[in-house]
Amino acid sequence: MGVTLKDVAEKAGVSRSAVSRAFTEGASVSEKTRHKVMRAAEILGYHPNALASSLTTGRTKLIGLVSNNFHNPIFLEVFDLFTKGLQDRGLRPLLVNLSNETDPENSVKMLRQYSVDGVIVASSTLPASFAKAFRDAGLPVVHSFGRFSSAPDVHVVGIDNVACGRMAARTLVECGYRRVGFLGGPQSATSTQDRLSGFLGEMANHPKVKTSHSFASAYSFDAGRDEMSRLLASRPAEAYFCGDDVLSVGALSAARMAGLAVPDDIGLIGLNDMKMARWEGIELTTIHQPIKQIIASSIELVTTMLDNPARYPEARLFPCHVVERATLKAKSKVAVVTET
Amino acid sequence: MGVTLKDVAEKAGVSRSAVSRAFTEGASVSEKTRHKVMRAAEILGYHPNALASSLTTGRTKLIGLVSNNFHNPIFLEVFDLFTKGLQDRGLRPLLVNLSNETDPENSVKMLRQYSVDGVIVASSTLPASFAKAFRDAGLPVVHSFGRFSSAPDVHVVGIDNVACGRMAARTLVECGYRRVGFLGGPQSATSTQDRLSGFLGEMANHPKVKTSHSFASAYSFDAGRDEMSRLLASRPAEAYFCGDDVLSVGALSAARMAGLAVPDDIGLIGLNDMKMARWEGIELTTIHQPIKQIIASSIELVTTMLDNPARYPEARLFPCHVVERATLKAKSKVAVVTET
DNA sequence: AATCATCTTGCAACCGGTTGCAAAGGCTTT
DNA sequence: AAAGCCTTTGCAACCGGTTGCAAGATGATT
Repeated sequence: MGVTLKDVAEKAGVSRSAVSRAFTEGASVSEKTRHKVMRAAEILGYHPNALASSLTTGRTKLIGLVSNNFHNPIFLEVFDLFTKGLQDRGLRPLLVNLSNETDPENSVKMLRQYSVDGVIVASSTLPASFAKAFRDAGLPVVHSFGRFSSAPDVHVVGIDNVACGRMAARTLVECGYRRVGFLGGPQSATSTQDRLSGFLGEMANHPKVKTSHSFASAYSFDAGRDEMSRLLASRPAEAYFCGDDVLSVGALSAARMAGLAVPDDIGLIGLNDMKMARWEGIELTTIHQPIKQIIASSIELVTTMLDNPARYPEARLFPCHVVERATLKAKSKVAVVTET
Repeated sequence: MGVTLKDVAEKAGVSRSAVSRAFTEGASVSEKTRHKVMRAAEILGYHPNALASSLTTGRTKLIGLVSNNFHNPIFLEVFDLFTKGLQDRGLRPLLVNLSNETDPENSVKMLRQYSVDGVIVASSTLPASFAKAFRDAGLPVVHSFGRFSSAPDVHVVGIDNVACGRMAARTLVECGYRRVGFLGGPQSATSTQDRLSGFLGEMANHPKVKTSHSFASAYSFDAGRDEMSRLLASRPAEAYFCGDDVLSVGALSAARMAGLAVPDDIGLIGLNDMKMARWEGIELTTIHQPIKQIIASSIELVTTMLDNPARYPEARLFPCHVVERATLKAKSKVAVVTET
């Protein structure tokens, strides 16, 4: 247990520095000693201790991966892509589960204690103050899926939720619906707020179309189903823009339980384009969020910040587009009149 | 950036040891100096460096969380429970994504480099050799959801998949089906093999019931749908035990696409009882796997191993039970004759 | 053969902590 | 006031590595 540098040095008959250098890319060692060292290391089963070396180099290659969405299937894809992407670059994700946490302080303290090289906050519901708290603690941070407008001092990679709200509104209008609704996620989530504001902003251009909105208690199936059931009890709209896909599936279920046909009796459009949206029996019309690109870009950004922690903050936004499936009526051929 | 022990010691006018002891539970320090130290630390914004201290204490509080199931929704729950549970005990999950990896060597090397205190392998598809590789490297390891019988030298927490296979078979027989099938997950997964062997073992007691089996290419919706479609093309069985819930949902979808009613035309029983199994429109009859208990127990086991790494290996098995929902016919009142 | 430039190498200090040990301090007892 | 005991404290060595520096080795040049 625990073969150290010293052991290898003795075995190979060289100094400890020589061993250290042999294991360091680009260090000044002759081919001969490197060979001697490697052979000794091989025999003893030596592996350098990454934590000990981090002490002097100041690099742990640890990246804090902070999230609070452990109930939305889309985040399984997110974790898969993040962990793979980080691993491919030799970085190690230290997972932090922020469910129930309202105060970033503890996580900041913990991530500092472990000297993570950087932090990725992966959440569309956490307020910008979380990412900011990490930055204030001197940690390079990228907020993936975060709100871009209100936090110009922290790197953000994601989508323009306001634009998505507008896009959803426009799509519903184009499909000819005359009474539309926004069935949002939790009202406290920045993504909900932005999607709503875009939605209402666009609908303001279509005063003839009746617009309503309400919120589900979470981005989850149950919350979507419950809120849709509530809406169906009184006079519902003809079509809804749901806060996200999992909410949409819940709403879809509620509609069918109530004996309504989708999209004939009620239309639905989601947001995310999670894998499940393609399933037969769901076939959700939704706004595609390019999560692969968002995650790749987040990782790229965090790695460049390792070399340049003070990098001037930027927002990276990726375009979304509507994926037409089977929960919205076909677009009417009649041109939509936009009153501006 | 980087307030150290020394800074605090100078500020407080004490030795470095005093500061170290002030931050160590149960160390010998007077109330007076502890107070001085804490005030100085507060002012300077000092937090001890966990990695540096791990160098002498030999404890990092890092736990490798190794998995390869990043496509099965059940694993979102699994990650949620593991990360929360570990955090609650002051441990930090270092996530390792093993998708595509066939050789444990790299992960072993990496986890050793980061001096993790322990490893949890969370997978029902990885062969026992993975967990064993970690153990051979001297790392305390628990294999959650692993096969228990073939690896008596590694801690395993999970269920008896053979017994579950039997339970599923018995349930199908009790429901009066006369032609039953096993629609398994990937044939290479130990869980698939065990469930199949239990299934066939039990069916051997019911020679009048025709039994067949085949495998899906993965534990995923698409794989379940594809395999069920294939089965439906020729003469399918009356009911299937599917490898797990996500596979079942895929199979359910395929059945409906083919115009078959569930459970009237075809019966299905899954395994896991994932959240989605309860959704309206799915309401899957399934075998409940107590993942909360399995995970709590795994964490408990790994923490005790921190103090006693050589602890004699044990297998912890949790009972499963059938949850009747809507994808299987009601049990026939006629007693089932078991020929033994 | 002497000079010089370039590579290698080991020494020793350092990264940020912990801990055994012995000395110092505090308190009670006689 | 001296003796005895327990608690608190600082020194110094150590955990497993890295790195600036100067000395030694190597090879090219004249």
